[in-house]
Amino acid sequence: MGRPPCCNKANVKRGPWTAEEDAKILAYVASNGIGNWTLVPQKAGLNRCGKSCRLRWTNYLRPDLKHDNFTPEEEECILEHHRTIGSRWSLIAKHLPGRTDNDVKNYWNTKLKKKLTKMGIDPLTHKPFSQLVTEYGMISGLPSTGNKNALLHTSLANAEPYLLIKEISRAKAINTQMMGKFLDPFSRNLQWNAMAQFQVMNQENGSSSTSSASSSSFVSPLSYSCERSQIQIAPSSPSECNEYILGDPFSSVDTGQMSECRTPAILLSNKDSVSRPENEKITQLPAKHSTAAADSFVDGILAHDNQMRLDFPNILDEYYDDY
DNA sequence: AAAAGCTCCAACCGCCCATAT
DNA sequence: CATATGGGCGGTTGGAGCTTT
Repeated sequence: MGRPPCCNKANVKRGPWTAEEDAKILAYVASNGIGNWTLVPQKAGLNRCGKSCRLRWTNYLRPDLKHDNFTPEEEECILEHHRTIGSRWSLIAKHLPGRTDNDVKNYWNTKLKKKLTKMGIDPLTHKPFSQLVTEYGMISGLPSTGNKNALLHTSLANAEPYLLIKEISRAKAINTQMMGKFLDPFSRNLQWNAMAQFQVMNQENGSSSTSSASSSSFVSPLSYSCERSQIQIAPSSPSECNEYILGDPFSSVDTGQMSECRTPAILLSNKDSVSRPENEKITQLPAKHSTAAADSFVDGILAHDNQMRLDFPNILDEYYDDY
C-alpha cells in the first residue's frame, strides 16, 4: 500500500554537511538538474535523506543565493511584509531575490524582532507598545481587581517594559490558544457551536466572563451571551474582528470602549484565510451563527480583506494569485 | 584564564496538502 | 478508497563562536 519509503531513516547521516557532501550534491544537480529529491542521495552517492538534501540545496547550495548581510532595503521589505501578512516567511522571501525563507526567518528572529522591541514597537502587531497599552486599557478598562491587571498597573507605574510586554504577550497567547480549541481542524473555521456550548458550560458551572486567565475558559473581549446551541455575538462594529483573537482574557468588556481595530495580522497570517476563495469563506461558516451580529463579524473580516487589497494591491493580490 | 551567558544560523521536526500507488 | 510519500512550510533546536563576568 502506498509508495515505498524514500530512505531508511535510521541509517541515514544527520547533522552538519561536509564539503564533500556539498560537492556531491552540486555535481549531481549540475549534471541532472533538480527532479526527484528522493533519488538524489542514491544517485549522488550520499548517505542522507532526500528531504535533507533538498533542504541543503534550497537553503545553502543554490547558486543564486546571497550569503552576505541583509541590506537596509531588504530589512525594510521584511518589516513591511511582516506587518502585512505576519510570519509567512516563504511569501516574504519571494520578494527578496537570493534569500530563502530560512534566511528571512532567522534574520527576523535574531535581529528584527529585537530591534523593533528596542524601538518600543510590538513585533507581533507592529504597533507601538504605548498604543497597545492604550488599546489594552480601553478594551479591558484595566479594573483594579485581579492579579494580572494589577501586574500590568505595576509594570506601567514602574516603567518595566519587559513585564508589560510579557503580560500582553501572555494575554494574546492565552486567547490565541483558546481560540485554537474552537478551530475546525479541517476547514480552519471557528466552531461557533462549540464556543457557545463551552460558554454555556462555564456559565452553568458558575464561571462568568470575568474569569481569570488561569482558568480554562475563553473570554471574548466582546461582550456576548450564549444560549444553548446559539451564540449571540454583538460586536460594536465590524472592524473589531481581531479582538476576538487578541483580546483581553482577563476581564469582560464594554464594547462601547472598543478601540479602532486594524486588519489583524494573525488572521491574515492564517494560510486558509488567504487561500480560500471569497465565496467559500462565507459558505463554509456554520449556519448556526448566521445572526445579524455574527454576519457583521464575517462582513468585518471581508471588509478588512477588501480594504487590505485596496491598500496593498501589489502585495496581497500576489498572495491571492499564489494560491 | 575559564566559566557562564549570549548570539546566530544551519539543520531538524512535525505538520499540511497534493499526489502516487 | 486507503495509505504512504514528496514537497513546502513555519517553528524549534543544537552547537559553534563570541562576549561578559
